[in-house]
Amino acid sequence: MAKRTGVTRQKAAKIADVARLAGVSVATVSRTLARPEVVIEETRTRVLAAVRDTGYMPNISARNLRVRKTMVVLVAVPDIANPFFAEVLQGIDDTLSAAGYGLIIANLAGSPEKEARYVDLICAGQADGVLLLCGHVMRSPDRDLRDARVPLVAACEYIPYENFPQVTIDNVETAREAVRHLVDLGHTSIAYLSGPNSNILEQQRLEGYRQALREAGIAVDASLILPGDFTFRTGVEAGRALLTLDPAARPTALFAANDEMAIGLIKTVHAAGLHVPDDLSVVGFDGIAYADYCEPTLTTIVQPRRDLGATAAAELITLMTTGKAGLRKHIKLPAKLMLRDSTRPPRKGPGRSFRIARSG
Amino acid sequence: MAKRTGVTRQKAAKIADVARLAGVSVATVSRTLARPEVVIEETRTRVLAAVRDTGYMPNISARNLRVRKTMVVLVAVPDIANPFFAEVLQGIDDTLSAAGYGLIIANLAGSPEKEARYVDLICAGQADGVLLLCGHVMRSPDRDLRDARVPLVAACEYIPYENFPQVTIDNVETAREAVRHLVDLGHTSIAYLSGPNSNILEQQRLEGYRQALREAGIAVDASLILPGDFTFRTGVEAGRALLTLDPAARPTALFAANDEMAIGLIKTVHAAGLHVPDDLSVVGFDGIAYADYCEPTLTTIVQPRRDLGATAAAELITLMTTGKAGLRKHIKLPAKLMLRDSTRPPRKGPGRSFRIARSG
DNA sequence: GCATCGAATGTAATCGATTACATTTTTATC
DNA sequence: GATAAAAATGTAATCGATTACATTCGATGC
Repeated sequence: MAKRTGVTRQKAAKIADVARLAGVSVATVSRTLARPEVVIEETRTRVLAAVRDTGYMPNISARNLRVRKTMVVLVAVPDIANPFFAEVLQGIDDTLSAAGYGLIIANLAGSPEKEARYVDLICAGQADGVLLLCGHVMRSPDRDLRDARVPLVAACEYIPYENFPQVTIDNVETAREAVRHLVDLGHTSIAYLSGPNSNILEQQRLEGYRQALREAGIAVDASLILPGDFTFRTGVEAGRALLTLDPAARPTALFAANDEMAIGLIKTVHAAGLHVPDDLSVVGFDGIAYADYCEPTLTTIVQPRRDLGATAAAELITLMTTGKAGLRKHIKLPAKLMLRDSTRPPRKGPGRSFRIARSG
Repeated sequence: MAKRTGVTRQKAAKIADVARLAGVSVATVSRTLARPEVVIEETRTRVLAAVRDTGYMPNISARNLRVRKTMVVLVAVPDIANPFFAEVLQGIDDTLSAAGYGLIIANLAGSPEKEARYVDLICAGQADGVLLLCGHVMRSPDRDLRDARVPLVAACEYIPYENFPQVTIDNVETAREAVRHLVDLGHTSIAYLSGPNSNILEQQRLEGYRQALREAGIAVDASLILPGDFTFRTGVEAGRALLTLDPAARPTALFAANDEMAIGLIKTVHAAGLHVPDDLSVVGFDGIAYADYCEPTLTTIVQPRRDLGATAAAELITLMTTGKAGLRKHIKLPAKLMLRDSTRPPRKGPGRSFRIARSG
């Protein structure tokens, strides 16, 4: 007797069983299910009854093999535990599953082996389309996703290729708006807490920061650009760096390239007695849920995460079904500045004693 | 001309192309790829060269059809945007993708339609196994997952069926430990901020709370059990409720059924001038990332999220490959109490003036 | 030198659906 | 009522792999 390598399953009904029970051909069963209007009423009821009685469900592998489709989309995510991507995924899931597509989540997790495995999967025709939330086109040692004959759409992070379909926010413009908010409040000494230099989003947000200062006639002071890498930890470090500055030279406001760093920084300066927003206004970027829970609540740029995912998914669907991208290759979605409690006008004058009177 | 419903793809190489190029039969190609040791050296190199030249990758649908496997596992998640599940998913992904399985994420999102769609998908044989992170066995109007002839494993939430393979933490015991920590610090008036009554995890945590009090000889005071539903918002409400109490009757400590509520509560009482931990000690449950960022950092029960996922995935793999579950049907993983800054002994005496001296 | 055996490879059935084409049945038209 | 056209259904090819079984070939033993 052969070695059992799998679970014994009772045999599932196949289309031939249904056909036999209904007294029709397999073609008729298939047609009844796919286009009920082409069979006459009487046949249809007989077939549907047989389907119910047998509990028949079409075998997807067989169908896929025949129609050369899989009805699944692979989504490449840099880090599934990052709540930002989780919300983008929600939007993707809404759109895709409503259109009948399944979702394979490729959690890259910084592992080239995983990435390669998924590239092979895609090249093997296991997915009808790919959504890239990572900032690069996936690769395996011997294959590049672009020659996989599968539609690709990127979201959230820029992919620096000509005419690559993608949907993002306008990072430069939005960062500019964030800094302009601080300028409008009257701040003139505005620091920037950066992301990792190599990151394209970071570069764009920095550019927005620069533009806003330039427009306001404020010189960019390199010593006010603090290094960070998007993590809470580097926010804490930047906070410490800020505290070592001579109070007179200390900026009255700061724009952080993301919320996590902003929150780390606020926590650190608070512990040292520097108050946000009285002594320092802070604007974040992303709009993570926690920005609304922390103390004080964080003024930040809220990215339309769900919408980014949904729009990218919709774009991919048109690409998969028509083969043509929409009119705009690069769709930019609006992000909005959410005003909360971490920003306020600077105190008049240099000293602590000049606190502006306020209620509460 | 027929309407084009899909993208034109250049034809991918199939096994017959490889066979032709290598001058062998398709069987030999298949064997070379599956069990290289059965073909002689010379054939093997010829075939492998042909595979490389053609860029051949086996068509997965065809293979699945033939071997009656899909090599994908479906994971049912109540809410993909919840960071708790995101980390569990990481553990699942690590284990499953290392074993060569793909992952379909079913984001239930409280939608019965979605749930039904996924149940149908599974019943159609689209997955080799299912991991349930939701607290129930999935259903569609006419199908129950248990008659889908597919191995199921649950994780995180209890499924109240006999002998259902699942891996969770011991909620009763762990909640008891959390409350015992407060007791050990000297608290005798300990409140409980609950989850939704119908939730089984909530029931277990409440039971742990009760046990710990009983062991300490403290009577359970129903007025100290505050209603909540696991959201930040109800934490805020519970905080307000606490503030309305007569200071003399106010508990000196509180155990929250999850971190989000604990954080909402702390934020609220802080705003009203009540200090954590000086005036109120707080213990949370779950160990979300933010528990370590907030002010003060939160003493909490840290669930081994990755491990929960990885263990459940491993269990499912044995189930899928051998058809037999491991020895223990219900695996309980240890969760540990993480001591941080939100707990401390109560002040001696009733008044504010009796503050215990402390360093820092 | 011939039978036997085993290794290597080939031939063709098979998985379960879809669908082009063929056939039968119904309806419409004169 | 005959005939054409349209509608409904059936037959069988097809998708691309795996693998049981058949075949070939060379080595070994006597």
